[in-house]
Amino acid sequence: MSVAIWWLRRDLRLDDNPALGAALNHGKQILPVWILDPALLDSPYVGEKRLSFLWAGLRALDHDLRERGSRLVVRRGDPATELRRLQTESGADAVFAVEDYSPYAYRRDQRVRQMVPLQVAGSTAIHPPGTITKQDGDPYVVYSPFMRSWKALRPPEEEDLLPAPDKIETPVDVASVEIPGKPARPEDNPFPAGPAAARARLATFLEQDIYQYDTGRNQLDIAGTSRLSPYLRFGMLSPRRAAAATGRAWASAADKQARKSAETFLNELIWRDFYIHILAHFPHVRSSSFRRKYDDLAWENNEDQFTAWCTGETGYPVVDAAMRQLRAQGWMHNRARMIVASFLTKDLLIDWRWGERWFMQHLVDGDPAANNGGWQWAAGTGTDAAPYFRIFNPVSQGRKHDPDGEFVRRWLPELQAVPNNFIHNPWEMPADTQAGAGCIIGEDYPAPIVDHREARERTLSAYKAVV
DNA sequence: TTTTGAGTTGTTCGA
DNA sequence: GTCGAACAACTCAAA
Repeated sequence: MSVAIWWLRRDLRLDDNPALGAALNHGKQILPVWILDPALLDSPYVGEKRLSFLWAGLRALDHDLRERGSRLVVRRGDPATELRRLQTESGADAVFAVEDYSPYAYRRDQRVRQMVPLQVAGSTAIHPPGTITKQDGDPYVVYSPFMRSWKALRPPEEEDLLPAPDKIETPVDVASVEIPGKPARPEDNPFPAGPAAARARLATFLEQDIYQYDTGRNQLDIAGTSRLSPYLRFGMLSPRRAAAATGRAWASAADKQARKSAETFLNELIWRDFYIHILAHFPHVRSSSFRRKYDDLAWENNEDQFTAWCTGETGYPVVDAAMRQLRAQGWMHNRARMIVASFLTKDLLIDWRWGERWFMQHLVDGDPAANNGGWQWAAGTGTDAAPYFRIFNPVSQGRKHDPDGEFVRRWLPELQAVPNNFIHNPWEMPADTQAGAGCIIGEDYPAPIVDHREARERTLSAYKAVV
């Protein structure tokens, strides 16, 4: 009787799982395995919120497996060594996994291949790296032509998706350790983990928000974004399912505006693929600027200002509200990510890598490819980056995307009674208005740590100096 | 090889 | 208040 190991990494689901599908085709029995890899768990790019989401996701998956007569085997140690042991213990003759492309994942899988017969099946991307290239075979480094090329391929449709198997037969006598962490109370977590929760979130998004996404996604004060990123991060949702569902929404959109919104959301999924491809083809972006000349940029890197940014005490309400939400919930609105990233790199002139690391430590959805791409875009150091003179003004961004200050007040209670016309620039309140609002600048809420106009000029010179 | 058109998300200034 | 231009040149992708 042949046994196949299904090694889970970023594909925590039973439906539309190409590695599970390949394992089922290969073997009569399947051994689903998660390996607690110390090299990842001890990384400075990992944070507690993402880990507890992962543990909850593993519990949910184990539950789904048990309903089908199987279970999740969890081991701790070096993946190559553990897989070799598991192979001996179970008599498996093949290991299947969904391909993953970060530089670490690539090196790890190379080592694993020397120990066990590892076969990759499917991808964390909708269209995997290598499938979308320029006519000369080189990878794209500009989004728009990449996107056009992506759309020229046949998109995944719901009929293409693999169904979850009804039964999975699993060898009984293989040792497992406990899934770490405690079962979280649902009210503690803004993102309930697991494939069922992921599918529910997708269904909710498809009911309405996707048809208003074009405008709704930019409003900080409403929940207009998909909030699917944590699920896509761990593969609790199949990215192909997300794309297929978006295609269906596009086809059934009621009007032009709704169709445009579905299209805009599809573009976000394509951005996700784009940055997966960039990291796979240009692994140096993990530690350097995509455009090397920006490694010479004269960052200020003031540690006190970095701390103020991290803790949400810069004196710019929209920045501080977003940073406090990040620490509290492990999530931030996409628009807010751009605002705080622009502020860190362009107003404080702090190295984008510091921000990238902080995001990875706190985001539930923290993903090496997307996070790196987003930071390099904001810093102007990346592929297809924002021009360096595009510097967000935190006051006008606040007014535009949080006009009534609802988002700001939710996270900065000290600004509760500040009138709307000062909610994004409270330091300009006259003394009696400050007293009336119970918000003395410099006491109840910090004065701005930099003057935006001066900071902007300083940054323009620093970027111009890079040749 | 050369040429051409284009390039996510913004801000500021002056008419 | 609104509008268009400037911001800066460079690189990419394809014809």
